[in-house]
Amino acid sequence: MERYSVKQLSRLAGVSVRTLHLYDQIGLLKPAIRTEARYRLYGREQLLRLQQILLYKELDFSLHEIGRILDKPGFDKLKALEQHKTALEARRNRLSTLLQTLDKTISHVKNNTMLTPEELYEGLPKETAEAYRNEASAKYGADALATSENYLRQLSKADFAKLKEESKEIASTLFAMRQQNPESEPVQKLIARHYAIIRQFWGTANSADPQAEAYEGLGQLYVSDERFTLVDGQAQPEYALFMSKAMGYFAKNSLT
Amino acid sequence: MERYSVKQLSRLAGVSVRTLHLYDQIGLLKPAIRTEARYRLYGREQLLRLQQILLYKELDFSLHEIGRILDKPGFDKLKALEQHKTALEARRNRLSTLLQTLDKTISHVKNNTMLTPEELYEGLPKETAEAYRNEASAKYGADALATSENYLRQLSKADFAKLKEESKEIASTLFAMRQQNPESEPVQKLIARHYAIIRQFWGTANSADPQAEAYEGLGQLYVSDERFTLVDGQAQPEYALFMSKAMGYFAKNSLT
DNA sequence: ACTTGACTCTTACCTTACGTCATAGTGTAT
DNA sequence: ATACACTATGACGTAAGGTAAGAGTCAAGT
Repeated sequence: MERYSVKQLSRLAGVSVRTLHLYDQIGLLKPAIRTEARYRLYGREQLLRLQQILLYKELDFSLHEIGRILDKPGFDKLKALEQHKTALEARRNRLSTLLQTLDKTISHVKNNTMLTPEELYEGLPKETAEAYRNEASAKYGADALATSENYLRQLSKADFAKLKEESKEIASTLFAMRQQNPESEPVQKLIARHYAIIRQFWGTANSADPQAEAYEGLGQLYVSDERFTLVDGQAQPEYALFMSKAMGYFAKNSLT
Repeated sequence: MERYSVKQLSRLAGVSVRTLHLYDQIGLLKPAIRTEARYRLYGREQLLRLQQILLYKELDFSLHEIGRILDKPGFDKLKALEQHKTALEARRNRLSTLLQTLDKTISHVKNNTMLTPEELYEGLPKETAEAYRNEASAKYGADALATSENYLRQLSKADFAKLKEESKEIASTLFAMRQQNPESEPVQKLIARHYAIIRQFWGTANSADPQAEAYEGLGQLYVSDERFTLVDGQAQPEYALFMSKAMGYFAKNSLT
């Protein structure tokens, strides 16, 4: 009569000793006998039952269900199997749509993101772009600038285009308005709008809250820079400076 | 400025209040402010973040991972997504093979099982079968007989055929031996063998252990019945009686 | 006989993402 | 003032074990 210790049985069946302890505890697989020292000893019969258990576990039944299936023969075995099948099918379907979503998300991220640094400043002569970057870097720190640029680069192209569009529009409106009165209400509103836009793209990614202080600072930034210019009645692509400054500012104020 | 209470936000996002409590607790989604009575109030920003959280949860990330992803933008977001994709694919594949196994198991059970009551007693005239069933029923109770019949019916056809074969053979050998000496050693051995066979088909399904007592009772059963007959030197299909009696006995002794 | 190393026992706390109370305080409409 | 809906905190429970602590056991080598 073969007797297996917990370790031996665990090796034979490929489960952990703890698992055998657990199965004993919940009455799913009791040892054939216990020695005087309460060592568990299993026989061939228990090995067979364990293999049955593992089969059903493979089929993803819960231990509770396995117990019920194994302890009353026949009857609802088929029903249980079929019930379980529909459950598994539901899970597989969910997984499939999940994977589709994931694929879409990935390809979205992959194709629409990671603009090259050049794309970030497209439309500007290289030297001009460099000059702006240096200025922003000096003002807000290289880290802040890098952070903001990295953030911008991982926007989707569509989002970036939208951001550019809105920034351009605001810059041009702002320019027009500054001619009149920098403190005027509409200017404040515009700033608020741009703030909201940037926040939106900046997203919920940053837990730090810039709050009113940053908001105010942003207003200062807008009205104090002389270079919101129009050429031939059109806003120049100063949005690059605009954005690098604004984003730099945000980055700085968001970094604890 | 919209402010949402826990309940309102929970309805908006389709999660439970407890979930919001939890997310607050683990720092995944903090309310915008707390009232004096420590009521949580959320803003639009928190709603957006919650929706992001739910997106990633949909993609089956753990809350911990979601926190990491949301709290540092960009960077390894893509890597995380792709890693996760392979993980999900592995799971889907496992599910698929699992479903195949299940299908096979089900069709096996379906096609090879559930003999009709007639098949159980095939080869016997109806009246004879009825007479045997009545006898067994009277002796062991209708419940016990039903249990044993139900058990038999869910055996695979192959298994049932094997069981029939072995029972027939043993019945015939037993008959031959009873001519000589009922108490002889070989008879005991035969009984033991049949006991083992029945146990095997009865399987590990029954946790109750009939033990030595039942074993002895089975021996009595065999030697005390007069009807193990041979016709033309062949064992008659008395296995039906044989089995209904034996299984009835088992069922009775296994039912606590 | 003694020690070492490999096992084994029980007990109990940890994990995920919440569900489900229990108890107590709060807000509001009648 | 009271009823009713809402909220907060704390605690325990879930599934299937992992991990560890503290203590006992077994066989082999010295």
